[in-house]
Amino acid sequence: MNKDHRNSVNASLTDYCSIGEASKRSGISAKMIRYYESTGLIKDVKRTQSNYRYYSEQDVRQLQFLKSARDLGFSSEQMVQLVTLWNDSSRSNVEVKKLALVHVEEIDKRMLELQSMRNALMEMVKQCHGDGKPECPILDGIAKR
Amino acid sequence: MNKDHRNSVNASLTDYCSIGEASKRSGISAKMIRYYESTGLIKDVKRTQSNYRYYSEQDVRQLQFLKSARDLGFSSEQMVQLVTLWNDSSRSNVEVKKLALVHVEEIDKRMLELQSMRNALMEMVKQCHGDGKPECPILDGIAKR
DNA sequence: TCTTGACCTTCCTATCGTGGTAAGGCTCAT
DNA sequence: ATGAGCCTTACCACGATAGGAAGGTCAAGA
Repeated sequence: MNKDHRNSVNASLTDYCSIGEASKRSGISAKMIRYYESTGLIKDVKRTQSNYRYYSEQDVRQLQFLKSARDLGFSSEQMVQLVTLWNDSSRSNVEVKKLALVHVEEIDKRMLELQSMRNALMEMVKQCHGDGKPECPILDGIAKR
Repeated sequence: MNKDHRNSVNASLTDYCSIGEASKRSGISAKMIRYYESTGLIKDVKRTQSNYRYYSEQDVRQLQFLKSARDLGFSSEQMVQLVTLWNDSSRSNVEVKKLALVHVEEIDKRMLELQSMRNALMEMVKQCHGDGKPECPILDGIAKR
C-alpha cells in the first residue's frame, strides 16, 4: 500500500508528508487545509525548496483533531479555541467543558427551531387531504402566517 | 399611525406601496425583496416614473407568503415551487403535500445530524470532571476520533 | 421656493464553508 | 525526454443576508 510514494516529500523523512497525503490522512480536503491556513486556524506550515507544504505527524494529528471538531459541528472560531486548549498542556478542563456546553446549547437551539418548523409543517400536512384537488390547507396555512 | 405617508406611492392609489412599506408589511427586508427579484423568485415589479418599485396588495400578500415559507425553512428553490402552486388555481394538493413532506424529511435529516453530534458531545462532557485539571476526556475524545 | 431628511436607486463588498477551474511549476517512473 | 500526477496561486461560485457609498426623489415645513 501507499504505492504513490510521490506523496512522501522525501524518502528519508517518512514522518513528513505533502498536503495531498495530509488530506487523505485527516479527511480534510487540501482546499480546506489551505483555507484553514489562510484564515489562521492553523499556522503556516513548513515548505520544501520547491514551495510545497509539508506536514509532520503532529501536524496531521492536529488536522485530524480539527476534522473531528468540525464533524461535531464546532465553528471555525470554536475550533481555534479548542485546538489552542488541546495544545496547552496547562489547560483547565473547565474551559473545555464550558466550550463544549456552549456548543451543545447552540445545537439545542437549532434543534428547537427545526422542531418548531417541523411541528408547524406536520400540522398543515395532517390537514391536507392530498386528494388531487386544489384546496390545500398547507398553502392556506403558509399564506395566513 | 403610519405617519410616514411618504411610503405611499401615490395618495390616490392607496393599495400600492413602496418597497419600504412592503418590507414592513411582509417582514422581508427591502434588501431581500430586491434580491428575490434579481434571482427571479419574484417577478419584476412595476415602477413609478422615477423608477421606484411599487407593490400591489397582492404583491404584498405574496411577500408575506414567502416570508412565512422562509420561516418554515424552505429553500429559495422550494419557495419558487410553492409560490407557483399558490398562484395556480388548478394545482393539485398532492404536489404541495409532496413538497412539504420532502422538506420535513430534510428537517429530520438535519435533526438527526444534530442529535448525533449532541450525543457524542454529551458522552464526552459526562466523562469530563471539570475539576480544573488539564486531563480532559473531551479533548481526548475529539483527538481519538 | 428652498431646504431638509427620509426615502429610493444601483453597484460593490463581506460573511462562512466549500467546491471548482485555470495556468503554471515540480517530481518521478518509464 | 515525456507524461502522469502531484503541487502552487489566484480567481469565481453557491445561498442568504447585511452593510455601505453615491446619487436621485419626494413631501413637509420654513
